[in-house]
Amino acid sequence: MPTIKDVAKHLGVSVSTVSRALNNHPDIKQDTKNEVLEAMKRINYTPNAVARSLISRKSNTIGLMIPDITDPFFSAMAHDVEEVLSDNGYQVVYVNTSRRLEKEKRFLTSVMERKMDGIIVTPDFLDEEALEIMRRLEIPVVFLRRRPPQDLDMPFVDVDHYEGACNAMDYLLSLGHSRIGFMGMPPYSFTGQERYRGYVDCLKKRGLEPDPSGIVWDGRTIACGYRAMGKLMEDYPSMTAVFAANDLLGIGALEWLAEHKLSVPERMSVIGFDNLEVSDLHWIKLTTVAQPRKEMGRKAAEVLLQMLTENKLTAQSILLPTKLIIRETCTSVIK
Amino acid sequence: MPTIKDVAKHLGVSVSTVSRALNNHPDIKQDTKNEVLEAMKRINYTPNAVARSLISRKSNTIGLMIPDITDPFFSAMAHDVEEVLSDNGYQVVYVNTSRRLEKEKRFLTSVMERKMDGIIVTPDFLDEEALEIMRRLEIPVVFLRRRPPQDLDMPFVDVDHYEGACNAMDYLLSLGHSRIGFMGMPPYSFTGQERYRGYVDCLKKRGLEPDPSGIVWDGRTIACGYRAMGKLMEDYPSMTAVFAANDLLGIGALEWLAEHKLSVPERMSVIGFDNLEVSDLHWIKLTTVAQPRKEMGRKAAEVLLQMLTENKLTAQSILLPTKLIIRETCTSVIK
DNA sequence: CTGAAAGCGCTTACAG
DNA sequence: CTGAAAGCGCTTACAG
Repeated sequence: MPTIKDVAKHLGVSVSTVSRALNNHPDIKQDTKNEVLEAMKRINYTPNAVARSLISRKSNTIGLMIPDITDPFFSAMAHDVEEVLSDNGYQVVYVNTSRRLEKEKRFLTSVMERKMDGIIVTPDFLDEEALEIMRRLEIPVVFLRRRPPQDLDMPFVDVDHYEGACNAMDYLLSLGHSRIGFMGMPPYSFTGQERYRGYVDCLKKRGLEPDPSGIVWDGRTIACGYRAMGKLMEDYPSMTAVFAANDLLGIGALEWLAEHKLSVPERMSVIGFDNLEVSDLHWIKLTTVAQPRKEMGRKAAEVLLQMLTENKLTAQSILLPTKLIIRETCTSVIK
Repeated sequence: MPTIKDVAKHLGVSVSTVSRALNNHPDIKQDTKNEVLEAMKRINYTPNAVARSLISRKSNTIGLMIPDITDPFFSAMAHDVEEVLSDNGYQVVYVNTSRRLEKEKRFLTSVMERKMDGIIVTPDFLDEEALEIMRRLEIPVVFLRRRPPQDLDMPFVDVDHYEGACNAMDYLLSLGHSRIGFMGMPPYSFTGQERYRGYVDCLKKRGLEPDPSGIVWDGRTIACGYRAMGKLMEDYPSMTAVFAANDLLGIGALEWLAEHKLSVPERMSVIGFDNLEVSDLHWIKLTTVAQPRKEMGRKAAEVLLQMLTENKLTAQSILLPTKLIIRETCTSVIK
């Protein structure tokens, strides 16, 4: 691989001159610059970004830490993050944590060592050691779908899960339902907690007390929703509607109901959260709450870019609005 | 940020000694090594991977070029690629090309400049210039779901699309169907071509001539399948079965059939290709051909790793077998 | 086992 | 406008 030195020798100029041509430095004659550029082409010179990084202290790489790229949410966000970042000359290093603390820490360590310029993170388990690394990072950090810990003044970008849950609940309530079940994601899930908070608050706001037998916490998959629906029908048979904390759970519920010949929405209204592609399928048409996934990725990247150009370690957080998507799985309660 | 020099000064030893401690070099007394390691902790020293890369000519970075991370196939592969690579100390830089040549080239250039150690690529449009860069790369390259150009002796990892299509067709044929329609993906799609080849060959093998009015090329989405089904029913009404080149198309077909009250599989058998999660949904139960997606990513990473450790620029390609998944959308033709 | 020195491929004051 | 020199943070022969 030819280096800047080879180019210089080839032309009988100094490396400084070659470097100046490479970097569009003003202090160089147009003619020499052209000659250098041509010589580079001729001998197939490619600048070594590693050497440049060492000196400039800029690696032009951004780290992206997500739980699971296989989750349509994160892949949608990863898509837009990459798009806006690469359009701005950055490359993105991505890591699936698989929701494992060990992997989160490995990522953060790598961020330090590799001198990444900034990161976008969706951590699940940051412990004290991980936080300590984050504090020492000295680069822009934006939290995606997670809140930064109290003592870290870092921005986040997320959807307003609480408000979204309230939209869903208010809709159900407006339809006359009062015995509404809830299917939650695993208890440690931040988004799950927020949606649950919306469920409880909306009920209370109307003077209704959430019935513990109408609440089930399981996983986040279709199979979980299926199981949960069975359990709810057993424990809370008077229920007329169910709020599933995500679409997958809602679809599992729909499946259980279809198999048990309980008509939707006549016998049971079902509302989800996420607006997955599948939810719009002809056979499903799940009423749900949509989140602007791609926009979330885009915004996260933009906030990071802004911090990078303004050379700041903090910025305004963004809470994006959700949108109720009314399809065919909810109806007013039969009087 | 403290450097190796700070550690050395702090301890009154030379930087060589510090470096040796850092790299588990044998030529160092255990005691000094411990002291150095402790000092590093004390002053929060983190090695600078950029500087190390410059000298070692290893960036420990692998590039991953895919068309669209949002496609469940690529996200599944990206997941496993990251998993095996990161377990081996590599970080992965990923790029969505969005099937644009310009982005493919930008990626390749970046690979050169950033001195990546190897790449896994799924290109759609490599032109001469792009190929020229690949030839000069001098690092291991593995093609994922694509074939390398003739003159590049590089390995690929893929599923045997042709064989998969034959499985699907043979199944339909064994069920007694002879008027079988075909829904293809965009004509430039390599995988689409291979599946089409299987469709044609299997028909011919049985002495059947593919009927041009039974073949439609559109896009790769549900909406395309919906449209395609309408067109097929118009142009080739005697058709009793349809082979959709991917599940999304198959699902679109199913949707059209459901809306037009044509029963599946009695009136029309439908078979897909891909085995997406949705295809197993209670309402869909699409018979299809499964591809081992995650395994594909894993294998691609393993082949790359092998080339890296053996220091070779080529390796054995891998063609993974598909599997026919029989569900509920195909039946034998009514005599 | 330890240290001084050269060098990886660049950039950037500093002189001229 | 151009070049010589120092230096980014490391590693690695080479001496001792």
